[in-house]
Amino acid sequence: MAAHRNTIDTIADRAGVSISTVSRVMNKPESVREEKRKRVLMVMKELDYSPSPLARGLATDSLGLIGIMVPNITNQANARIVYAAMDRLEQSGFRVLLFDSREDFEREMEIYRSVPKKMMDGIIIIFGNGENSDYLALAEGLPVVLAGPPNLGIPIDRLSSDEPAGFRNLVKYLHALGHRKISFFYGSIKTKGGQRRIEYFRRAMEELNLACPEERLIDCSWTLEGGYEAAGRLLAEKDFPTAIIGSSDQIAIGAMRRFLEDGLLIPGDLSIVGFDNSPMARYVTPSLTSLDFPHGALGEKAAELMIAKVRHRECGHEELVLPLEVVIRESTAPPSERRRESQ
Amino acid sequence: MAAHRNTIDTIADRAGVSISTVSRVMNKPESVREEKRKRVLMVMKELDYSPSPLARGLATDSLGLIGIMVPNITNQANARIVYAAMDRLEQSGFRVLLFDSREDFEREMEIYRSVPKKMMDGIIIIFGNGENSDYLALAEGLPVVLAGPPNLGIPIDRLSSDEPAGFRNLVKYLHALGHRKISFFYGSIKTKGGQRRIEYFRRAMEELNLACPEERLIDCSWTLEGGYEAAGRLLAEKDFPTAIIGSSDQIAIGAMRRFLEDGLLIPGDLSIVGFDNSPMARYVTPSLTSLDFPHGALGEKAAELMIAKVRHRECGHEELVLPLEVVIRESTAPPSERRRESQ
DNA sequence: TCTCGTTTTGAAAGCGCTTTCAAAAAAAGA
DNA sequence: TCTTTTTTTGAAAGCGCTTTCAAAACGAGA
Repeated sequence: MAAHRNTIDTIADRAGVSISTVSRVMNKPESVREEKRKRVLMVMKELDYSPSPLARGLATDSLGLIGIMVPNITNQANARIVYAAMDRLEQSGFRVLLFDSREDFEREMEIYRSVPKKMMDGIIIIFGNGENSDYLALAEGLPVVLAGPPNLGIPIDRLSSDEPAGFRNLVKYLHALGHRKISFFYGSIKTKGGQRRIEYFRRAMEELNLACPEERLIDCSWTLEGGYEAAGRLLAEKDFPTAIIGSSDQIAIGAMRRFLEDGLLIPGDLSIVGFDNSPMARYVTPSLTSLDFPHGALGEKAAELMIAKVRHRECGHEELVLPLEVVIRESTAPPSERRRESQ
Repeated sequence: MAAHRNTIDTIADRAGVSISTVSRVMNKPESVREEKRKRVLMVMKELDYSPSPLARGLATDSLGLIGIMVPNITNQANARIVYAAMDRLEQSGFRVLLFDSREDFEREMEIYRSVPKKMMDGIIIIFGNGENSDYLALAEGLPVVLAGPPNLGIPIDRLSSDEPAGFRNLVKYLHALGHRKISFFYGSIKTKGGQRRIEYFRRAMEELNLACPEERLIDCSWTLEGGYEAAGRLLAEKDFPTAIIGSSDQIAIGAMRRFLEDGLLIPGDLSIVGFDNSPMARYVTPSLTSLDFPHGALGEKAAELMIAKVRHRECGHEELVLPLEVVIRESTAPPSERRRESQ
């Protein structure tokens, strides 16, 4: 069957009006006399007509698509942001074009290069790993919203979480429990996120006059496996910390598993905190103290900024910073006297 | 800056040829004499020209976009499939339009209704929750690939995992360990997946002559929280099982946490198995025995079917079934004599 | 009933590309 | 050198919509 696609002409014919009128019924209904409008609407319903987004897009220079770039959609933190953003975008009639850089910076850039800008009305970049200049260049041809990293001093709409404060609170909390030796599994040094957080962590430690020697800063990939593997390396060290912070819950949970396998008691022998407060954090054993990251809010806000931008074609750039809060669970406690030395 | 967008005319002018020639250089380069071709290519490079996908789409009736529908992108199982599918699609030059039904059947249908079919070249539906007739109707206007549920007897490309065999193996494994009372947290009865798996589980139990009374079939939402909550309900029952199967790792892990909180030993008092073999399964404690679901293969295969379909405009329908394998970890063991009654 | 100011309508010109068709150019054959 | 065949090219007609502009229809005031 599939009666050959109806076009605006079909509708115009059947309704006995011109295509301009049909077009108006769709776009500025109040400018069409009621009688005709109803007639056109009827025909449209009857023929189950829906206008070609391509033709409309070509004429209006807008397809109603918003791109979303993520480092890795299988990472739940990414997915939660996308989920929230999509919801908001959909409400405003936009569809989502998803791009995944697979945590590869080159690939991210290659995508910006290869995807025709006209294909989307704008792009939301989540945890982008490029330079400010890259995004600035991109933003010349396309509305851009940067979500995740702060990207300071760049005239582009962007929003981030207050990581400096988050780390300050986290370290303060551990300090209050009595911890002095704290290791930080910062993620990968190859990522902007990893580099940045090392700084924030360092500063937070300094503020409390806590030592932060190099060996307390541990590189690992942003995965369960990465945390697990890095924990193994740490176990070989002599100067063992009393607490560790993971740059994501994944890293923390991976590490926790490794320590548990080694017979350590958590939080007895070692306190662990994560970052993200992913749903899983509540359900692992021991449950994981974590820094709550407002994924939903971030996605929603990013979508809103984008919608405003696309709608009003405004060029002003907003900057939003969302708070991070410590969520205390079972994986943290005061350090016990019985330390690892006892083995 | 952003010099006003270059069009094919600009290129034609600057290269001193007609737009037809420019078009040919892009689409059938071998039909253009080398000299001109090079000249055009040069100009294109110089002006950093890229053709409007919209105009091209309008003319060729194809935008190069493939839709992917998922129930919930924050569910890692979904995300892994999308990740794999995207990779494959990208290799063939397609982009991905993501749709999320938010586990709402009505919403899923609404999306099919509202998104103009011309907007994409085809759609891959992952764990769709509609009726065969719904998909059949959809497939009239658009290439469709169904991935996840078997959707038997429907002339649409589809692929699924061999759930009947998976459950058979799983139950056989538990039976071999000595388990007789097995509860199944099947997910939500409102979902096709839940309904279907009840059947498979029942059949697997029957084959081993194991009783499968109603109270062993437990409804829960497909989340960590769902498993946790359902486990709480189960704890109130008298006839406690010696093993439980979760319809997803999430459910299993949520349930496990609840049992652990109640002081049960796992696998001592209760064996638990999940479904999916998500990355997390290895890292929870105790690590989770699970049925390995080939998310990557599923996504990749789905993408391949779609690509073939779109390319050759073929109407034949393929059906692929992927195997599920039991991955044994720490959460399962023979039932101990010391049972819950001992409390 | 006739103007004049409004509102409503349709014709036509794009939007930027592909593709057909016939003409022009090049190559091959005589 | 002159045909004939083959290859390469450009003009023009879409693809399905929006939008401008001017004409047509309408309603109000005189």
